[in-house]
Amino acid sequence: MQKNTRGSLIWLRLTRFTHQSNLLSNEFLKQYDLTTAQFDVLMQISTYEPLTQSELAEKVTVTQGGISRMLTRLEKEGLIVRKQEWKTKTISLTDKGRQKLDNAFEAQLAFQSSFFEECLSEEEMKTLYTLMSRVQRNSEKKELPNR
Amino acid sequence: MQKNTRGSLIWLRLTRFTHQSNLLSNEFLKQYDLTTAQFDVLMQISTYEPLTQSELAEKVTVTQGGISRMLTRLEKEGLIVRKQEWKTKTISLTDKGRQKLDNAFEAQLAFQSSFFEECLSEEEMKTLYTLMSRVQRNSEKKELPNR
DNA sequence: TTCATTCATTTGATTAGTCAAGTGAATGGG
DNA sequence: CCCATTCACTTGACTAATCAAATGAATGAA
Repeated sequence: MQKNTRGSLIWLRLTRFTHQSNLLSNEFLKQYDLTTAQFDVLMQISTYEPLTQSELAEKVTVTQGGISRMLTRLEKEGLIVRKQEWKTKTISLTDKGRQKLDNAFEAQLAFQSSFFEECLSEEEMKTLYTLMSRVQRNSEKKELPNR
Repeated sequence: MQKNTRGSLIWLRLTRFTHQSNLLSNEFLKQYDLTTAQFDVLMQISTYEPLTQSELAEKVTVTQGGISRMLTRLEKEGLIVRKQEWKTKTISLTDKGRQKLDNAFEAQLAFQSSFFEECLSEEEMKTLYTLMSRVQRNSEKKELPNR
């Protein structure tokens, strides 16, 4: 028993870090009255707007259902609008949403960066980015069943 | 606008990978009638049992409330038992739980490892592990408010 | 024209987590 | 000896996701 592979140890570090940094990030974004998930979605909308729900779901790698619920919450807060257009719904930021994102943007990026900058050199960050890009792309090409 | 830092790009890769590999892992564990979170918890219990809920919560970096709910589900499935002892509850695996874990253990570890082995060399995996250990430890020492 | 198909989105049931307030047993100071 | 505190755990309200089934609008063949 108890024969952990190197891969499984990496996997554990990754999940623990992601979980922890998510909590800290939520804590940090409280001052802007946003959550990490909301920030992520608003970022994608701001970059690609106008776009449909399905396109957005693809970008943030969440299911159709997930994005539907998330947008319902964001719409209730008045940060985005959905316009029925043909049979699809087109999503864009409201002024309020854009402003909220602008407020948080720089601080949040700096916050995210600090996790790495505090303990890695420029060179090491470059290496980590290269390795994780490979790993992430590899995971993406493994198809999920439905979708 | 749109001035992404290297740190924020790493962060994005990490979260996307973790999310994707979690989905794939859930898919994979379906054959054993387990989820990734359940596997994680059962692993920790099997390694450290008998232990209290608070100790377990610490190990899997989840709140007291979170572990309480999770254990309620696992107990309902008959995979673990909670024994009231003094004022704490001691957790251990049932035979059914131990067997389920044993069934899945090797396959799941191999599955997790494959994400990395498929696209990195031995050397690169070693590097990735070192870097992520540093990053993860760094994130852990940033205190969350309550707790 | 109408009815079946397709496509985008929504919704119900569930898992998994958070925070914060609540509960209940054991302990310790006045 | 009793009452307040502490400790371990639970619970209510919520966010965020999943899958799968339902809905609803536009299209196209009979």
